[in-house]
Amino acid sequence: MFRGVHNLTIDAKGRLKIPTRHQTQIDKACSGQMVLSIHPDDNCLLLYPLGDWQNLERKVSALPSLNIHTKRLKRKLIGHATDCELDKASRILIPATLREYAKLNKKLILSGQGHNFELWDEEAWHKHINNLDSLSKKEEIPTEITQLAL
Amino acid sequence: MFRGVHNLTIDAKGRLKIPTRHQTQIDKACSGQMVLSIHPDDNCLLLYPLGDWQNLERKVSALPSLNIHTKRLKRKLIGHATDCELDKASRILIPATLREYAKLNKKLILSGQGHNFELWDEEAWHKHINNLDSLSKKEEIPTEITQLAL
DNA sequence: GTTCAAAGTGTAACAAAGTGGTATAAAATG
DNA sequence: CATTTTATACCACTTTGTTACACTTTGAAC
Repeated sequence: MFRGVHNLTIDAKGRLKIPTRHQTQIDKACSGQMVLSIHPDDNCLLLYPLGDWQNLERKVSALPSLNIHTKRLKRKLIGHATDCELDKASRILIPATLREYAKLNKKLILSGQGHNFELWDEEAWHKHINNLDSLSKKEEIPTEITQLAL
Repeated sequence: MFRGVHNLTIDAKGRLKIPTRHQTQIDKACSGQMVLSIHPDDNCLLLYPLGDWQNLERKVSALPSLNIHTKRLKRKLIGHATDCELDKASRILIPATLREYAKLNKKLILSGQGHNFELWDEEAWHKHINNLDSLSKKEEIPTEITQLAL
């Protein structure tokens, strides 16, 4: 399980050092073979160990292909997926296309989400959190969440 | 598995350099023998290793031939297919007809889709993605997708 | 059949992007 | 506070994509 938020920086070449606390787990799960793609709905990137990515890929390709949502999901999620291997200094190179998509500047946020990570531009991340807060005030809370015991 | 989006350019003669990261796989799959055709529904091109193309072709020809959809599929997909061999500099020549069909300018997007690639004019690609986003907002999301855990 | 133009092919040179490593700064640990 | 670990910045080197140009083939027109 990947947990924790990290403030990180990318170097001039667009590389990101993966925090050491996650390295052993990544090593076990996929020996450094990761897949990076875009989030279909938010301006952030998704980082998966290869195996977990393949599971997701399988689920997505099983969806009915004529549906507009599936098409979108495939073009966005699958179409942007990129193999990323950790280099000898445990960094991943974020392809320019994806850097642009998520509008990444130097400072970014890596957030563990269990099986995968989310990657945000630092500023965008803070804005997004604020935005979520105010949006959620306007919407009904589904029972699943009401009943959730924190 | 072909993965990743690439920003590429075609030269004055209409040739496209295939990224080196895909070359070994292409070499193994088909020793550079590729097939290029048009996408039946979208303004983009499809690029397959010869073997995978042949599988697809087989499936399509097995379809009931009087059906209008099959007819369309055959005329579009099969009818536009062109053999493309990688040249000594790992480039493919995109025939003028197909270049026109997909309205390719100098800059284009190559997107890995697992077994094949999609080839888009850069501008058209961005427009298409935006379009998918706005279309999907108008339509009900099927439960299969709602329940999908990213 | 010859000539010309257009399209296709190969090669080399250059610029840009990717890779590996090290030195330094910052943070965490005892 | 001293020590160790970890992240960041920097530099050198390598690989890769792009452009340019020259050469070859093809096909049409005369």
